[in-house]
Amino acid sequence: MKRVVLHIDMNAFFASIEQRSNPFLRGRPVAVVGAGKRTVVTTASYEARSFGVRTGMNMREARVACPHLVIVRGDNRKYIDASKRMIGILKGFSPFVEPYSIDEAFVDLTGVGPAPRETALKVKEKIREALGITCSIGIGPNKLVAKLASDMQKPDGLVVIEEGDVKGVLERLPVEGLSGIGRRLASALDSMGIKTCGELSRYPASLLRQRFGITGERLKQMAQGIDRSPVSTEDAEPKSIGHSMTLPADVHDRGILKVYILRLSHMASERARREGVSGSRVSLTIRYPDFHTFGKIMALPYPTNDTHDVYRAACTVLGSIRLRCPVRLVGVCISSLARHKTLPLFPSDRKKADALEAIDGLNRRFGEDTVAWASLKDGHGDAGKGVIPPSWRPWGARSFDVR
DNA sequence: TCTGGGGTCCTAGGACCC
DNA sequence: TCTGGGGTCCTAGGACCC
Repeated sequence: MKRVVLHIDMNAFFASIEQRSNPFLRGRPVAVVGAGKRTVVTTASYEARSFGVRTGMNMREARVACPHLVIVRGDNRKYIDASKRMIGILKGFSPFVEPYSIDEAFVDLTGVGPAPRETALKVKEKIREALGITCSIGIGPNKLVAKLASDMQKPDGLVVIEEGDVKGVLERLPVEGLSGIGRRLASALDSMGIKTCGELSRYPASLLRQRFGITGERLKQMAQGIDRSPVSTEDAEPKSIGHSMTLPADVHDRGILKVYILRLSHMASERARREGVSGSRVSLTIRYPDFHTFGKIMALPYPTNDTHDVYRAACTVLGSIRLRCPVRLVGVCISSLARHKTLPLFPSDRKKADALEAIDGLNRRFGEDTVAWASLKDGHGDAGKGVIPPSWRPWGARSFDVR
């Protein structure tokens, strides 16, 4: 049967949501930015884009491009909520929905209902009604082509690429127009005299294979518009869970670094516990002011999702690194995850696990950080002690916004 | 007031085992 | 004296995506 795949891409998602929920922002150039001091533009509204504001710009660049830019600090919960509603709407059209990112999804319409274009129009209408924002939809014989199609008309687009038109569309498309070919691959291909997908599709497979290995074969297929990957409805098991943060200022002091590492360990392991997974590797990422970034991994003797275990491992890794200068960013990641839920061997461990579960429960109910490790609150002073027993604070704590 | 944060996948060398 | 080869795990790093 002829495959029909939709790709839905929300337009300027975060910025649109903000404009939707705050009338003042409508029609104005808006940039949604991250929380930290040293942040960048996460999403620019179309008004802002017309001034040249782009994702990834720092605040200075963005303001130079557009002096009357309205800057909004992002609120992830709002976006996650909207994303869930979007997925819910899509599931009303087909059981085969694959969330691809917070603002994108694939829908397999093969054998489902009538003309795909009409279905797509209905999807757009429903999303506009429910969320008050627009999206671009691409339709193609597979995910690769559908994604390409959704990219061709923004905002509020609808592009159908029929099987028979795929070759024609790809012939002149620059290779980097395909999802999966980034800057590096594009420039490597360019150095081989390949600029368009048409050229890539005719290039000898053996030479591509020689140059790029397994990726080379995939490249040729992509350039021909071939993609057999299924629209996957299964929630993929996470492979890693981690957090990183650019520090407000560069830090050389290991004690201060450890306070951040504790916070990041807590965030990552809390999520792992919520997911019901444990990891047997912990990695630490360091970025220097010159942006040189590297990581070090440590294998653990057993899988864990215990904050203290993760923190200790991350500190051990830190101990093995000779810092050549202050640190700009630090990250903690738990990987080699398994659902495998082992019962703690010793009663004392069981108590600790129970306590962690109770803390997580309270935090979920009353807001993040209702109960947290004391040294997270102490500013930078007392990091050396490691984890201090959880300290109670009334659930109203969040409204003080201690952070 | 220079450059965020969350991921996945692939490669490649060395250790280690049989 | 000669000097093999397959397989897996571990770690580091980079490309790419949103």
